Amino acid sequence: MSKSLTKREEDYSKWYNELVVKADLAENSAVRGCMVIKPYGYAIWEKMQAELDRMFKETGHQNAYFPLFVPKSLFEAEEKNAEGFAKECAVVTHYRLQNDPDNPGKLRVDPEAKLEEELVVRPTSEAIIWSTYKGWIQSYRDLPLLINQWANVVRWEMRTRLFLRTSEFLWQEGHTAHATKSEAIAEARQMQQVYATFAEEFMAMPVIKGVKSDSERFAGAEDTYTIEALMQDGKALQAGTSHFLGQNFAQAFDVKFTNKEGKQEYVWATSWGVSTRLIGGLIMTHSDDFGLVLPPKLAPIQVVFVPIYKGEDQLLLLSEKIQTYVQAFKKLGISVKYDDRDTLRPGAKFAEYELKGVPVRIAMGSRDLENNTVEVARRDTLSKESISQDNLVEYVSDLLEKIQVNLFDSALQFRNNHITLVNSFDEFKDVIENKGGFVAAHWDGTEETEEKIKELTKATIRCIPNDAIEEAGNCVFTGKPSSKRVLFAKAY
RNA sequence: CGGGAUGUAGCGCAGUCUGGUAGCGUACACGGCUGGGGGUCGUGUGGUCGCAGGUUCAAAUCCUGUCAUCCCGACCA
Repeated sequence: MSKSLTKREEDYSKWYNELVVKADLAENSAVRGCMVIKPYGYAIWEKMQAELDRMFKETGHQNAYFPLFVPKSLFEAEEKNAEGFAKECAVVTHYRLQNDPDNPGKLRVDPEAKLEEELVVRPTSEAIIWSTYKGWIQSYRDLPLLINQWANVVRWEMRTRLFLRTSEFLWQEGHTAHATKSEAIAEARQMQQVYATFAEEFMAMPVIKGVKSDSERFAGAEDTYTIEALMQDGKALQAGTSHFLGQNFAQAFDVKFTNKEGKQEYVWATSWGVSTRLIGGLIMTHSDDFGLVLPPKLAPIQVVFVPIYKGEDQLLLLSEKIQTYVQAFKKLGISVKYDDRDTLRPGAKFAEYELKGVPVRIAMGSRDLENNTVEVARRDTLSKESISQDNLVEYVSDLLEKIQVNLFDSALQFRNNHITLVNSFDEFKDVIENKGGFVAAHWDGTEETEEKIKELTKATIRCIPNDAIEEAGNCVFTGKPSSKRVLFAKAY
């Protein structure tokens, strides 16, 4: 393993890949396009899960679990959804292997064990869930039905990247059923807000809330609400989506309820999800050339102690002192690690925790014992200072909050500096090509224009922002009238 | 699927052109000196050279086939 990472400026993509592997978050597996999430990376996911799960429950949702497999006949019921995903589905056709008579010691698929009906490995669970909901919903009294599931899904991507796009990934998917259109829309918008709050408060990743254009909308949805984040290399990342599904799935799966007037109606639906892709976004929002930078609220280890000593006697003295602080931090719910390994020198440990993004590092040596001091280093600014031990716990507790805020503020400033208003197509191309980030431009609202712009610049409409200002303007490409600006960017 | 490249120790690589005892760095194990930013010295473990076949006295090296992976495209909520 080489000692330093590729610099972001040299090759951003290479930097990202190296960082994920060296920080011990994940690695490529024996299965093409699928990753192994290692304990440190999984710990971040668990922290994300815990918070999101809490937020879902607070907004009235319950968890359940549905099957991995979807019979093809169910999968194809909602046409647009099926069509949208058909190209990237893994399909189970057989249920048994047998010894291969031509190749001793090898197995082959038993040709006799062909399934009557193929099973699609879920790329998303609307189909299996809505076929189930049919049996759960009869009356308006059964509504709203507010369910979330934590699961894995498979999408056979041509090209994969750790966390950002893998063939199998972990996510949560909420699937709700409502009596009215307005209630369903409110639900979809509420979840968009939940995602935005999570991204900003916990990931310290600023996002823009908006709605997708027709061509970027989820297959089978009436509207897709999105949160869009901006990465350090100027590319946008779709960080979460919440869909208003109208009555499309209710019709496809014949899910009706009896309303208060005794009349049958189709239910209104939403679905919403975020995935392990968020970890990719987290990395590309904050990390630097020294490694990962984690916001304290999601860091598996928030504080690490590194002892500096000569000989075992000194280590014993230091350990005793450090253990009292470790206990004090734990009482406050701060996750702390004491690294007393004798196999590495302090400098190597410093580098390791920088690579792994631990927000606060505390070094304590014999000199500190004499002076009642410690050296506190923060990962976000890479600054260090020597402070008195007297207020260590309070100091670090405050510092963690400061780091969380600072990471968000820095990311917000970067993001805001990379939203550029343009009024001509030359300007548009120049900004996309040279500056990157979001370009706020007028658009005539047609798919043709969107497609042409994509061909020419590789930029797509990331969203029509919720807070877009109504203003008369002309499409940056066709010159046709437009009432508000939309955001374009190159995207992951 | 089109174009390019690569498979040799856990990881990163040299050796292949010109066939002749399997190498280096790192990691790992043990010991000494060390210890406030990636230490040092010594000893040691670890490889059917992707797989199959062929040529040869002899193949990591040459030939044929095959599999896999990576990169650039196409694809992608």
